[in-house]
Amino acid sequence: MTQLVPPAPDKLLPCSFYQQPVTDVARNLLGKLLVRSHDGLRASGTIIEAEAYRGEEDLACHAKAGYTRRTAVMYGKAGTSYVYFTYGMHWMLNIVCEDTGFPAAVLIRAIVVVEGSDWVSDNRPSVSPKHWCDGPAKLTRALQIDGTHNGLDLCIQPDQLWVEEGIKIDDSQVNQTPRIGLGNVPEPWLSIPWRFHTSILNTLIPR
DNA sequence: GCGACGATGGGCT
DNA sequence: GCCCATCGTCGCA
Repeated sequence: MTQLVPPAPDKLLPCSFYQQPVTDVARNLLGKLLVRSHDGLRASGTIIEAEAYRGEEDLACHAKAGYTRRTAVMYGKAGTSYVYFTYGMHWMLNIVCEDTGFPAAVLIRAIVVVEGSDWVSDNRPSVSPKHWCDGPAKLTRALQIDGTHNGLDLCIQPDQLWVEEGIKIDDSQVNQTPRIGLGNVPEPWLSIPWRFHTSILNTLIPR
């Protein structure tokens, strides 16, 4: 029988964590633990890279197209998952932020695996641990996150996916750069430094 | 280690 | 029909 592994109530991040300016949330997610429950077992990783996407004015944000079937969840409640499909083969995990009705989300770009490395290893065959989760589509593959995980509440009694308190990342360990992979996006959105990452955990990744 | 490039399909104009 | 919030593989150093 499967063993239930709910989030520890005192560690689960509340909705209020996400109902903040999306750039603050992206910064503050560094060091937090992304948890995937699968068959009653936990797999998790510390978030080391995240990007903010904010509003219909942000021409890198999907919400630039306005309210559509795809972007609808971004207009929903803070703490909801936004998982979308791109490049014909990749799933991306975002978390909705700010006030309901205003489209904003944080893209989780990279994690360092903490729990469930056996399962992750199975999900990333013939890939070295260093590259298991060092990209947004890699971590969704590693944690088996796909379109069925779109629109989930990650705060109120989450079932398969949530975020817990983790380690403290000091400001001196946070790098801030333009967002990755934007291509044809005009300024100022192309260069606005809404990507946050830390290399403090790099030494912990086995090769 | 690094740069080039093809794969591949939904969303939107 | 064009555009992607990308990845893995290949060739080369």
